[in-house]
Amino acid sequence: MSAEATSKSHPRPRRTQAERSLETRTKVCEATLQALIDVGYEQISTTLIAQKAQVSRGALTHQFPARNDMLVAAFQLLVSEWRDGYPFGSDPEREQLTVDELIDALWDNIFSDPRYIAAMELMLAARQDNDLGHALRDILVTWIGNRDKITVRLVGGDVDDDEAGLKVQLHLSILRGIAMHQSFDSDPDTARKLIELWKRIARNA
Amino acid sequence: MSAEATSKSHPRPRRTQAERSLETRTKVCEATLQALIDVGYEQISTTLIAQKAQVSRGALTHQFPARNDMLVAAFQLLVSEWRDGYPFGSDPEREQLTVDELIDALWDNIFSDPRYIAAMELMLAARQDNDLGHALRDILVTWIGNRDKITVRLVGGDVDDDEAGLKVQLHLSILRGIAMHQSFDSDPDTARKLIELWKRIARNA
DNA sequence: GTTTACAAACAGGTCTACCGGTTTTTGACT
DNA sequence: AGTCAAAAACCGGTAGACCTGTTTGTAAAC
Repeated sequence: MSAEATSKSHPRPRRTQAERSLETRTKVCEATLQALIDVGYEQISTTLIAQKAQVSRGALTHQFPARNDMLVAAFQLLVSEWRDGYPFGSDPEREQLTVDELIDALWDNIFSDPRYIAAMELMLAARQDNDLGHALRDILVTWIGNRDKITVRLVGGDVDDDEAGLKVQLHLSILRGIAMHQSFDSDPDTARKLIELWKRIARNA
Repeated sequence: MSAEATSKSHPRPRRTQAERSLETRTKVCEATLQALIDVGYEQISTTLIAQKAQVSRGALTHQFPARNDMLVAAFQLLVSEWRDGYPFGSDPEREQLTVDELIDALWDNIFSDPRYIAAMELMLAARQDNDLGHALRDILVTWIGNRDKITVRLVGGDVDDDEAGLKVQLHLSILRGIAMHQSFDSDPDTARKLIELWKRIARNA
């Protein structure tokens, strides 16, 4: 009887080292993002994350020697998901979007995500921590630049036109501001109303 | 020879208890806001604030029994300054502002202030701390509602018109988003350009 | 003389980085 | 195939630093 047949008594599928590492790293990163949403940055500790991730603290500290390494990796994971999913085209063949569609896509897929607020909290908290701050900013710029170019093209603008780039920045700033508003405000409809109002104004501009 | 004449040897102006309390409370609050800007929320401790405020830790803990009391008082001070200064009329007799003037006034006096980002960080960090979060939100709503009404009147809108209120919210959301953008972005001109772009769009809406 | 503000030291708890020991995987060699 | 040493992943405990809330004592104001 071979070993893999006795999975009940020996639940050890013999994974490679890379698989083992990846699994704990992924579990830790996801737990970190969730904890950022659930309990906030201040409460995050390596002990807590290890518990939430169902991982021993030793495994965590092995994969992430310093606490900041863990936070950076979690942020990296989040940004990667945004990057890989962008521009969220249910119709990938379409190369153009109306402004309305762009706004909705950005809001539904990024800015309304509680993880966006979590990322904001992390960015703000890391603002003064030079090591952590630099690491997070580096991760961000690697995709922000690309995202902006894609977005300009998506709405039919010229990539070399500063004005078009600025308009995209304005869209993003507005959604960012509304997302922040939503995180403080109790009324869940306000955000939607603000977006509709902005769409109406943007259409005539 | 009276006591106040010997100020060199006895530097004690004999202040009242209220004056003594107020001075340490003010020093602590201002040091807290500055520390929020300089080192960030995470690094704030009663010990650090006492040092920065040139106040003994005993004095601090006497005035603010719990650490959160200190943070709440600092936030209160900041919001009070915003409230008392609003709407920043260099011409107080004018009861109407153009949209351009309103945007500039809000940006110059609130959103471009580094303390605004500090307040954001504090609000986000307090999101999950129910006691602190409630206290901060209570302070905020006591002036937000009033501010919005004043602002609607200021641009000639009807206070009972939901649409007018929503427009004000949109203005604030945009400025909020730009302020956040500025805190991450290295280019200091972008914020100004975005505001000018928004003014142009808002004028035609 | 009593109350208030200030001062400093203490106790209890938590967190991080590190460390020695254990299990699992790997790859080279027979 | 099977063996076995080295490497990688994992585990739990500890030391040292920090921070908060409290407490005991002193000075100033009332």
